[in-house]
Amino acid sequence: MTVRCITETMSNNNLIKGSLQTIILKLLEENEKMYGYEITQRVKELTEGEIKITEGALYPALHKLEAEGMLTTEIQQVDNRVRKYYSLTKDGHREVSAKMSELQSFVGNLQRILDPEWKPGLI
Amino acid sequence: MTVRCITETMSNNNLIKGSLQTIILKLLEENEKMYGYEITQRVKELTEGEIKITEGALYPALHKLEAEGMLTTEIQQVDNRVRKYYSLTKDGHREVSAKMSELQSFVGNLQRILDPEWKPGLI
DNA sequence: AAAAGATACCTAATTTTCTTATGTATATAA
DNA sequence: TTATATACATAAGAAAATTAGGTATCTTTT
Repeated sequence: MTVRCITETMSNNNLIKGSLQTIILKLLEENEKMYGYEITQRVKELTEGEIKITEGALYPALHKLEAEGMLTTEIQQVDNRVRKYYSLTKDGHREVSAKMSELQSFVGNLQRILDPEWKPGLI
Repeated sequence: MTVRCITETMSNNNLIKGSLQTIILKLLEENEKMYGYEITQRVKELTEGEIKITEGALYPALHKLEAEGMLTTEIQQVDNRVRKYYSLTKDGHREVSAKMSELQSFVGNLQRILDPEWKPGLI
C-alpha cells in the first residue's frame, strides 16, 4: 500500500464566484469553437496554473449557457474520443459585451473601495 | 390607492460574490471603528451608488468575521439608537493583508484571461 | 397629525454558484 | 499494469449571496 502525503498550499485560490460565465463567453469570442476540457487547460495556461476551473463548475455552467441560448454545441469524434464543441450564438455574442463591461465596472468599483489612491488606468 | 411603477435598470449589478469580507476588513483597517450601516453608506459613496451592500449579506458577514475572531464589537447609544461598532483584532489585521493579496492576485489572473493585451500595471 | 424616509439592528427562506466526490471511457507513458 | 492525461457527466453539500420580512427611533414632508 502506498500512502501519499500531499502538502498543498493553503488556499485553493478559487476565490470569487460569478466570473466563470464571463470567462467562458470571452474565450469563445476569441476562439470561435472550444470544448470543455480545452477551456480548463486554456485558463490554466493563461494564469500559469493559478486558476483551475473544476469540472464540477465548468460543465454545469456550459449546460446552463446552452439552455439560455448563448451557446450551441456540435459533437466531434477524435480518435474514438468524443469532444463536445461549444460556440457562441448571436445572443451569446451580445452577452459577451454586456458581461465584460459589468465585470470591468465591478473591478473598477472594487479598486475604488480597496485602494483610495486608485485612478482608472492603473491597477 | 397608489400604484408605483418602478422601472429599474436591468441588472442590480452586484456581481461577484466573495469580496465582501475583504471589503469589510479593508474599510476597518482604514477606519479603526465602524458600524454596519456606516459600512453600507461608505461603499455606496465610494462607488457612486453602483455597489449597494445589502443588509442580508452584511450582517451575517460581520457576525461570521466576529465568530472567527477577526473583529470585536462595542455597543454605543446615540440618541436612543443603538450602534454596534466593529474593529479589527490582531488576527483581523493579519487577515487584511492576506485577503487583499488574494484578491489582487485574482483580479490579475482575471485580466490575463479576459484581456490578452493586459500587462500588470494597467487596468 | 400622519405618512414617508432615513437611520440602525436582525433573521429566515431561497437561490446561485461553487467544491468535492464519484462515475464512465479511451489513449499513452512509466 | 498502473498511473496519468484526455474527455465527458452528475449528485451531495457548502458558501455566500438575494429577497423578504421584522423591530424601533428620529426627521422630513405632506
